[in-house]
Amino acid sequence: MARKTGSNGELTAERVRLAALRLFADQGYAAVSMREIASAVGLQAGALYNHFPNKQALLFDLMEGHMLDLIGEWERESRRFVDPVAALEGFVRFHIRYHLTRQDAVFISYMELRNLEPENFARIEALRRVYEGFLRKIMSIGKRDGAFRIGDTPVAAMAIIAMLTGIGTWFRSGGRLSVAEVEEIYVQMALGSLGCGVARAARSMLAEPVE
Amino acid sequence: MARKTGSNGELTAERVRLAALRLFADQGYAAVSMREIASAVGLQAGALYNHFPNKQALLFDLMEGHMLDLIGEWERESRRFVDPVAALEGFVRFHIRYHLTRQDAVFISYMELRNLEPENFARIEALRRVYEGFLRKIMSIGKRDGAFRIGDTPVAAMAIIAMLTGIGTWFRSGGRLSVAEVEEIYVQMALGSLGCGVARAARSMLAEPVE
Amino acid sequence: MARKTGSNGELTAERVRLAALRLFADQGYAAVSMREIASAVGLQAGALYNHFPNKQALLFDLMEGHMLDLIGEWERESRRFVDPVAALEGFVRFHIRYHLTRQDAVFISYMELRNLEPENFARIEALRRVYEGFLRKIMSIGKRDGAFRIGDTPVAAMAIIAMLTGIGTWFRSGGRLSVAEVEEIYVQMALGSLGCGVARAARSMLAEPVE
Amino acid sequence: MARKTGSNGELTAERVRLAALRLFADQGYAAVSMREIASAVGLQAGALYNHFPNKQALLFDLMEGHMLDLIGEWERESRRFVDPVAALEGFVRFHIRYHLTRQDAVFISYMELRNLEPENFARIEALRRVYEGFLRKIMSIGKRDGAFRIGDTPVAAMAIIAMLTGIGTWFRSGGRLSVAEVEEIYVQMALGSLGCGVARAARSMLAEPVE
DNA sequence: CATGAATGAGGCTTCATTCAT
DNA sequence: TATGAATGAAGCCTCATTCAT
Repeated sequence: MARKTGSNGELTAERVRLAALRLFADQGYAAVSMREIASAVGLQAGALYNHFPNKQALLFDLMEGHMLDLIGEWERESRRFVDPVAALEGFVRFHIRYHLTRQDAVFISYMELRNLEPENFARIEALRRVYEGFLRKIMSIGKRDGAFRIGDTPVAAMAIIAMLTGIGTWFRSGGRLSVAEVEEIYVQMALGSLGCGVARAARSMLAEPVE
Repeated sequence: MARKTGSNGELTAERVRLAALRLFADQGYAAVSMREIASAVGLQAGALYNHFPNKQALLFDLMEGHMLDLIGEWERESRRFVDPVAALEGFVRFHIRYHLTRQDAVFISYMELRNLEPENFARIEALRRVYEGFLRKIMSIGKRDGAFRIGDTPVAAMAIIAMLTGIGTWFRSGGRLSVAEVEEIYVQMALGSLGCGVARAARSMLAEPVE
Repeated sequence: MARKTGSNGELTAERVRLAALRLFADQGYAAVSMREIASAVGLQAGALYNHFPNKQALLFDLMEGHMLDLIGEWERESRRFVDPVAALEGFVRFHIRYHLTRQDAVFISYMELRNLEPENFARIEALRRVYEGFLRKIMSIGKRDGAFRIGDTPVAAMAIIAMLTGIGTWFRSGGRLSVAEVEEIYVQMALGSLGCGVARAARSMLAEPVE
Repeated sequence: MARKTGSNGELTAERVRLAALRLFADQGYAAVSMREIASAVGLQAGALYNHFPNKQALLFDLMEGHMLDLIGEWERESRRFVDPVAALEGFVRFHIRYHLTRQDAVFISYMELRNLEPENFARIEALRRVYEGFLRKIMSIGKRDGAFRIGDTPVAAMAIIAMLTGIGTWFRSGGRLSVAEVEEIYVQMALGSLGCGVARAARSMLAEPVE
């Protein structure tokens, strides 16, 4: 009983986050009303303001949470890789897996950027740059080592991320391809786009779980 | 002179389209009011309804116009290519050039899909599939001819289009890279992603105006 | 050719009247737009203003026209009657017949009174009082002659007119009863309500075409 | 005390009903704006939507409430009557009294029928038929008993109701006649219209709670 | 923490009317 | 006379947010 109130508070906040995530992803931030979010959680609109100061803060909370999770997860995952080719492959697989299991959050993070107020926008952009930096780092090391042939590293990094993130547009789990198959295809394409042909790619695939 | 009035009508409609395009791209369909659009053209909101039956129709008009133009342009452009490698390169260059000169329309066409009513959505989606079909066709011919190594043609086509379209996210004319430089980078990456290495790519570049 | 223009003018005005009559009766004055009226006649809204200075004037034109016709018709018809009982019967039959053949105009004349501007309202009310005066006159003569037993002549006149006019609420031509049958019923009721029983009524019916 | 809030809600709804009733009766449903209604209650327009989902629902609420009250009242009142002549007289008196004390609701119920959406219209019409059925029942019993001479019962019922309801058109309390006097006049006329002459009428008048 | 009622702003759309052509 | 474009006002409704309870 003692902790019930406080406990319920964060629990409710989390349910609000989930409902908002789904609704924003489905209809867009601007098209979703606080009433809709509240009713999806079984509340009246006013009650939302006990958990989030306003609608914008709710959006920012979702986007920031997503970026922080994403960065944190990759930081943990990335420790496994030493070789840049393996790391790039690992990044591709990670990005695909992570994004396909959080399509709503990903979608929002790309679509609703413009609905962020300037300061919030800057903070999310900074996080995004951090994440993209991971890929750039891998690529520039691989380029230095002669593993990749890259015209312009920042551009190529954007190209690969766009390519990967675009999967969310069409992928439906239970569809023609499994996540694993999609990973295979994109690993090959990403490496190929960096001039890292079959032979090397194949080798690295075998090598991957190394170390 | 006889058609002065009618002429003014279409002229105004066109100015409305331009203003709406810019505003929708900047702030999003949902965030732009008819009043804003009207005032950008120097009209009262009500006057817009002499040219478009409602806000949705205006959005659809923009998106359909864009897709039809895009398809029409590529149909004209594509006649120049016979070899699939050259055609793919041509497609990449065309897509980049076309999209970078119409960033607003492109942006809207990707971002505002969900604000289309179901029937309008279906029509735009059909047009999009037509356009993507052009790339798929090139790729499957190249694959058949042994020029490309492709895991899954539809997926790879989506991957390349996502990669290319993503350019709009970061490219700013007058920035560090020219359109031509961007084209070079992406041609290389796209071909690479299809297992079509430098050598072949280089050759095909030289060969291009052929046939 | 010479008279085409002028002639067309009044012809168009008449078509506008007809369309407006029908639309006002169906949907109510406030719910009908000038555009609707115009389009029912195959014109643009602006063109209506060549024929009527504004919407209110169009309504007034219809109502005044109806009242003037009604009064004029009864003035012609009433010349046939001398005996007040016969006259009352004649009035009942006339009112029913006239109102059932102009249901739209009648309906408007009762329903749209409140949409008249004060001055127009006063003019229509004056005409209405003229018409009701015809009935009151008949009734007071009949009362004086001992043919009718009437508590309060003005009130009884309103009662009978309300009773008769109410027919428009439910009568549909082609329905269970013919106009003639309805007339019979109401003649009997109206006379009855004035204490003028069957016997007398029957006699007067036979007598009617009498001068 | 616990329900203070809820209580305020229904209280406000009732004040809205009253204001709307008066405004609709005065100017017509189509001519009254939600803002006007709100301001008559000292609210902003938006607040009305906490109590009624839309303008149409407000109209329907008023009309349905009126019909249900009317039916309920007559059901209670009608228990007093056994004899059809007395019942008819009772109905006339009841209808007049009830309608003259709720002129606004009555007026709306007749004038705004056409502003009801089809489904709402059907429900009000059904209630109206129930009420008219009461009179038809009285009349057909009286006809069977030989107390009334009636050409066509449904038509005669409509005629009497139209006659009675028309009173609202001209009656103003404080005018030349009192409600009681009006009742007297219409009882006589209604009975007369059913061939139930003075003698009988007089008798029943005496019998009733007269004098 | 949650509710229900309210605010004030604003959104899309329609309308009667005007006027140059 | 008729059109097509425009105005300016207004209408219904929704919304984010606040606050007393």
